[in-house]
Amino acid sequence: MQGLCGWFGELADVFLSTTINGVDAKGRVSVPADFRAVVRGGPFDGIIVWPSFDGPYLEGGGQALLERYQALIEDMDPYDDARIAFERAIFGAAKPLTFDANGRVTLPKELSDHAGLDGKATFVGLGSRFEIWAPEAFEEHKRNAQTYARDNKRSLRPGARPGGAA
Amino acid sequence: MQGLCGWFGELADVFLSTTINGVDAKGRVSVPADFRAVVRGGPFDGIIVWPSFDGPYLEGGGQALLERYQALIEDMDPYDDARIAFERAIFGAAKPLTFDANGRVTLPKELSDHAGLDGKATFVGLGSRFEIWAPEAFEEHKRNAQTYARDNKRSLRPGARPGGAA
DNA sequence: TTGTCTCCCACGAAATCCCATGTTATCCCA
DNA sequence: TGGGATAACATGGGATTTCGTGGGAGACAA
Repeated sequence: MQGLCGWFGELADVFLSTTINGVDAKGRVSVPADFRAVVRGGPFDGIIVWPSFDGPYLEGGGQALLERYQALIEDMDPYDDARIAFERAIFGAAKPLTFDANGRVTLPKELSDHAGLDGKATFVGLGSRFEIWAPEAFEEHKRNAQTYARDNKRSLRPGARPGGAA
Repeated sequence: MQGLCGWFGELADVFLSTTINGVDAKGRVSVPADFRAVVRGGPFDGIIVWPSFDGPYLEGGGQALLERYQALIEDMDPYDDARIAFERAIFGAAKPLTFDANGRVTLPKELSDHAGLDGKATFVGLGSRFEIWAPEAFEEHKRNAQTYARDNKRSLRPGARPGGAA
């Protein structure tokens, strides 16, 4: 089959679909079982989460994602302003959150504040990474994304790529 | 697996024809046996389905289809708005549905709602992917599609391809 | 001691698996 | 070519397991 450009291998390695879970008074939230399965087997039994610098939501992934970002950043010029910004925004703010026995993590106040979480959290799988939103904020954003996707669907055509059937 | 950079080689590798199957009270629906044969052998024993952002129906395929979309999306600029929109519209809404022992999948309420399914579902094979419609909605859509195809038949370039079926 | 954090156990709901049955399509043989 | 036997498919219901959630006990720091 095709070379699959190295990012994704098996379906089990991909974050997919959207789930809403509760955040209790202690700040605990169940990570969807499907997501846990993605990071299972890695050296770190948990997820890594940081505030997005693009909006009121959190970004996260497994250890593999962080390593990939690290590789990308190290390709940049050591004194590039963007590099320093990325390092601070991602590595500086990222929190490793370990699973408890039931697959939950405890979100630090700093993170739940950034996303405006209040009782509920929406996990959104995006392939190699995922996002955590306040449900209302995500609904708002989802509508925009759907509209945008519909209006720009032509850019998804296999134009430049010599694809092949399957 | 299949080289097949032409259109379709093996008939077994494409989703073909239209089937109407029942959706029971638990949301279970039999995936047509022909469709199951297409994805059989892959690492993931099931299909991947997401709501179309283009209308009240579902799109689906095997893991190969999802990987094709991944490849297309990853060719886009990492901070392109369209890319983010596609990621959220497709990956965020895609559900992996595994077959049970009888070749059925359980459609989450979210998906059957989007397609307006009520007791029956129409599977429409479209080569590398398929669609799931409410039967009435599909009949309506089919009429429009036939009209459109007749009016635009010239854009289907025959090329020098040896004809397949039909 | 007091507050905070982590770990552990228990419960209800929901998704998943398993077995059974009617029907249809296919194959074989007369 | 026709009829019967066989296998494949779609469907229904019940049992089991997993998952998400809540509360409480113990450890560590202030």
